[in-house]
Amino acid sequence: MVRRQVPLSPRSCSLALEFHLLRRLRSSVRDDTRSTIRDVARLAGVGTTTVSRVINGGQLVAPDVRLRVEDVIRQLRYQPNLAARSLKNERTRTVGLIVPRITDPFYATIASVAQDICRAREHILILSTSLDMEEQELQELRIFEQHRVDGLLIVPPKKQSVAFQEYCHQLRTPAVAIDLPFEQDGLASVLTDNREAMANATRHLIEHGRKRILCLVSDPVLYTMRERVRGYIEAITAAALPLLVEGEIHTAAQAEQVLLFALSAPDPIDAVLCANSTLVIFVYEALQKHGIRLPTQLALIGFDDFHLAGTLRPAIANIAQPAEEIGRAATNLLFSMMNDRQQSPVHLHLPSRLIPRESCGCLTADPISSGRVV
Amino acid sequence: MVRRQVPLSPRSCSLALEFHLLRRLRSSVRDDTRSTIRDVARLAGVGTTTVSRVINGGQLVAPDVRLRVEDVIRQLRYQPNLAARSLKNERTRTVGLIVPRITDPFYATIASVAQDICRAREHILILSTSLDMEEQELQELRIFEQHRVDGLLIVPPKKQSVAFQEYCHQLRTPAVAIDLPFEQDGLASVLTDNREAMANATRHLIEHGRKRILCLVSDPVLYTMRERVRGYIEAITAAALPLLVEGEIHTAAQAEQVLLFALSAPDPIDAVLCANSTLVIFVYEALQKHGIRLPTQLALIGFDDFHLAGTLRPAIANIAQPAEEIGRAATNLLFSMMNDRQQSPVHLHLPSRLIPRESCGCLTADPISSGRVV
DNA sequence: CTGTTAGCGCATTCAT
DNA sequence: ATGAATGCGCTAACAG
Repeated sequence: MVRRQVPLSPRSCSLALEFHLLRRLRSSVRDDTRSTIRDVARLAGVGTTTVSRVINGGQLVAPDVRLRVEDVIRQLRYQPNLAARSLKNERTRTVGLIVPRITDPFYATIASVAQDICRAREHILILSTSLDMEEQELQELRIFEQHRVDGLLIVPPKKQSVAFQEYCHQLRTPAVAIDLPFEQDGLASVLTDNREAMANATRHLIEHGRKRILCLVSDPVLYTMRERVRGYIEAITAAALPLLVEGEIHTAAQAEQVLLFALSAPDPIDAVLCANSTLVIFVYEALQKHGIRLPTQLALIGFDDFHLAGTLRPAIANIAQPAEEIGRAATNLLFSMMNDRQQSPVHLHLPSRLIPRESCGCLTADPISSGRVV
Repeated sequence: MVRRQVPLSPRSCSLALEFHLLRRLRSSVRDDTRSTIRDVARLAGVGTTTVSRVINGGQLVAPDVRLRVEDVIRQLRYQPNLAARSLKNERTRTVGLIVPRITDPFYATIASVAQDICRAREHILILSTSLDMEEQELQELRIFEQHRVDGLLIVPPKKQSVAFQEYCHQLRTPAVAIDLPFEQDGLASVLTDNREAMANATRHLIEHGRKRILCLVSDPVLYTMRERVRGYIEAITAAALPLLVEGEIHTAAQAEQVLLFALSAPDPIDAVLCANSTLVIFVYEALQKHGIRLPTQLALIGFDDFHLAGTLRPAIANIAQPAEEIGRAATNLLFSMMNDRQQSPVHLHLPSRLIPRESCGCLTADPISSGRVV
């Protein structure tokens, strides 16, 4: 069944023989080496092109030949070597993702969605984490470039140096920034509309009749935090209420102190808005500790919903970021950029959703667990 | 500075010229193409071998030449193409990870640790999710093989068909199973010691004087669940107490019903042990709803610690799986297997840790948030 | 319809 | 110390 090839010259003859021998040796002595397209071709008595055609859709191949080749492929458990294919195609079918931490549910959700879309498009997802350190992020970017990933999904570091921005700017790979923009840059991005989300939450509290609303922030320098505070200020100003912002709250003790002070003032606060989920837990624990009742004495809303926020009693109202939508939009955008390299950078701002629960004054019984299945 | 190469034959001459022209064209018309080792060589006036040497450690190269080459590399922003390197080396410096869901904190932690170790060893981590479906897992495995990953870290599907086991068995890539073993197989694995963990928790309740301890399970068929129940039975039997196991609890309603029944029996239970974290939340909510006091009326311990377990009042005692240790052990084991392909399969059972909190009868005040920083 | 062949970018022998 | 030549596995011209 194997057609003999007529050697064209002594040289190619000896080479072919050597090669043949080597292969035979390999496959008999150890099964460590994988079979190649040539092994398949030889065993099926066809040329490599034909095998290649069979692998890639099987058009233009006689049905009987195709069957024979497919048979050999199964026999040999032949798997095409994607590295070789990449080398030829200049496409690796690979997407790189950089997040600060994969253990953060927000980023995990994004990674999950990204992976789903990649799979559907027959790409693989390379995961890496930066711990929000610019240096590490740069290094990962370099490695991704060496791997020639076809696209990049990255959460930029919270503080971006000029060097970093320059590096991103001259990136040859299509890239989409997630959660934070590339500062002052023409690179695509998909973000939560932090400002609008916070303004909404503020208005919600105002509608509940709250007049003195305290806004608690960890690091006011960060882009996300700045935006959130902007939203708060916007809504408060529009309602002609007093601005009460407290920044640089990093520990439970600080939160507790600020809270007690603001509550014992001659004109005490009647609501608290936290710019992230750690803060809201600090506040919640402090209130619990001092027996301050939610929502009668104080209303409370946090940023970033978390598991069990609805299980706690009283349940905590939160602004839920649209993590899935962000992941989906970013990944789809990335693929469209990969297909059309010239398109101008898109910037998406996706809306958040306020989840009212007991703590904000909405007396929604929160039947979180009913219907859930293990 | 560029040394002329003397063409050896008309043929190679025309080829070299063509090539040269092509390159020139590319780099002038569009900067889409990346520079190769040959561009660097030409610009530095050296051979590709020398460049290659400079890239890989720079030994055996004259210092001045090295500097010159390094300079050109920077100028051109040359990045070695790892696909090409893989083709030559037969190693991709790539590790594949398959987990059911990356949004599960347990798996996210494992992924995080795995990624750290990979980075340290100059490998990249390819992430994929199986949703615990065998078919999907098989497909991912096939893709990983095509990418020629150097090693595989996988959480096998909960139910493994014979076909799946065979496939894994003949895998040419070193692989470590996480969380679940490959059934009846010689493949390496790193697992929580579920049996021991559950036995410990049971003994803990017994030491607290509990006599009628109910064990709640979701799907008793699954390996992990079986092991946990075994641990419970072991400890209960050793103490000559009554075995009270209830399986197939999948919803909050079922949990509630079972609980109320067991509490209103003539000989009511005085403790509940849940075989997973969803169950413990079901139970917790049911108890809350019916005003049953923890831990006076009933003691409660769950399996798998979760964020906020210590923040709830009363705080929930849990068995904490050593997720980080599992990830670390599995990844390190994998790398050692990658370096020594012949070593016989290792099976590691890592101990869990019981985190006593109010719900089990230990009146530990749980200062979870003190000292934490945003 | 099918086979031959030339690279893709790199590391590596083997000369020098 | 350095370079020319070769081939890793695959795809795509280009012939037949």
